Amino acid sequence: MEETAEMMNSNLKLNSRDRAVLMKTPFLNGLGSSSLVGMLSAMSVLSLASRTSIFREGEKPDAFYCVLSGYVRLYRLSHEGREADIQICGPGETFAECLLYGGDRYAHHAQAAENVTLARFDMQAVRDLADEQKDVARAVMTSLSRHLLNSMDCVANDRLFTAPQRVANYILARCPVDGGPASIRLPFQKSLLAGMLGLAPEALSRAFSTLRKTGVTVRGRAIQVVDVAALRDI
Amino acid sequence: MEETAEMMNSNLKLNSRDRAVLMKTPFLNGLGSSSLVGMLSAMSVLSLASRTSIFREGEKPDAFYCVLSGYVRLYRLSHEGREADIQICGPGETFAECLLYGGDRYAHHAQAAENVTLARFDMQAVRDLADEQKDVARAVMTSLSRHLLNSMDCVANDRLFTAPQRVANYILARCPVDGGPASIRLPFQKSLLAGMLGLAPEALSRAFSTLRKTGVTVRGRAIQVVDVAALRDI
DNA sequence: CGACTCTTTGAAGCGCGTCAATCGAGGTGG
DNA sequence: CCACCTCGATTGACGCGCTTCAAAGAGTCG
Repeated sequence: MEETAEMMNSNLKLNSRDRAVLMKTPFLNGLGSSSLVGMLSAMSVLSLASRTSIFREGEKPDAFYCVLSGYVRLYRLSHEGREADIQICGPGETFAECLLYGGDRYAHHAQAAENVTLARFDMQAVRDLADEQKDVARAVMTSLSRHLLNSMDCVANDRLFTAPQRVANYILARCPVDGGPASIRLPFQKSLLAGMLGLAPEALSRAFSTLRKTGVTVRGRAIQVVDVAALRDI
Repeated sequence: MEETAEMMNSNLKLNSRDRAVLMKTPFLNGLGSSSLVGMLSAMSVLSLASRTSIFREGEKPDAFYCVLSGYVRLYRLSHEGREADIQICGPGETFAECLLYGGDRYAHHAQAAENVTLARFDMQAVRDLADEQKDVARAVMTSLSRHLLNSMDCVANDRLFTAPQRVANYILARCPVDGGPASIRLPFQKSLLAGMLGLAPEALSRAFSTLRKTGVTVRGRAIQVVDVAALRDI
């Protein structure tokens, strides 16, 4: 919790790391300078402590967000209070931008899964910008397309693969190499990964221990893979 | 199979029913007349027999589609050959339009689940149109947004609800009334509904028989609900 | 050291997939 | 018109995979 001091302030100016993340986003990276100015003036920065609610399902949407640091959890509740994660958003990822032209209510809850800093975009302002400048419209379309592909991927993964297979897929997707040994580090705690893969934390734990016999070693957030190629055969 | 003769022909002109479906699509319904002309000239109509492949995962995308009549199945294959449906597209629904600005390969297979007629849109032509005319860009954004919301809904449903609950949700979503008795008719065969809900056909069958004690009667494609309000409590 | 929180492990149960057999509806041909 | 064939839907039996609950282990901070 070394960020506690920063955490208390809202509407801070961007620090250089957050600024770099923001500019690499599909939303901003291809924009001309005038559009960029417009987007930045429709935007504000905010920092939230872990577990803070960002918006709730059913509320009127007035803004969408881009994660600058930390992770955000999008989830929905069942009638009995069980929660199911729909998506985990990390640095550079945008969420709720589908409401620019979609429904008139937030379709799920959003919560800070850690201490986070967010860029908040006013929806009406961005709609107006997109109406006037085509590079903004194009950025919106690119972001929506990526998002949609990810979401459909998620459905396919849930329906096709078992827990160990999904975990293997996750690891493989972040291994830089094609074969041989590799080691990666989880960017968040395991319970978040579990939700992201549509699993209970216990199921993730068991999936890891199943993968031990395929050469996967886990200690804390560090994951070691003996042979990436072997893992791909799962 | 009374449509066999029509089935053989490609690039037919639109009949009036298909034309009406097409115009109500988010893609075309808000367009100005010049954009509309552009879109129609980027489009061709084709009819396909049931089970015909429309495109395969991994192919280079050159077009996206809008269903005019019949149903289309989007699915992905596992390594062992099992298939999982990602989405079922009915009349008025568009698919693969996320590749306008998304990936450079089709992300899944598309197959005619029945005899279908489709509007085929040339991607590069639509990209060019969207670049020039903002109502086209807006139509693309609207379509993508809807699609994304549906897809996220699908993830949430899969993760939150059991088979009978998902079936109940499906029925409720197409019941015009809020309470009391209702009766609806499935627009396709049950195996398609099963895939749409992420179930094996047997599981759908069992879900229906579970719902019998909640006042749901099924005969063929006809579904009768004694009390819609009671069904909502599941 | 003790009080958290996160993770792991065990045990039990349920939901769903799979395989196989049966049933029913539609269509075909004798 | 009926026997037959095919395909979709149903039902039963079985097993696997995951959730749930409970408790213990591991890490982290005061």
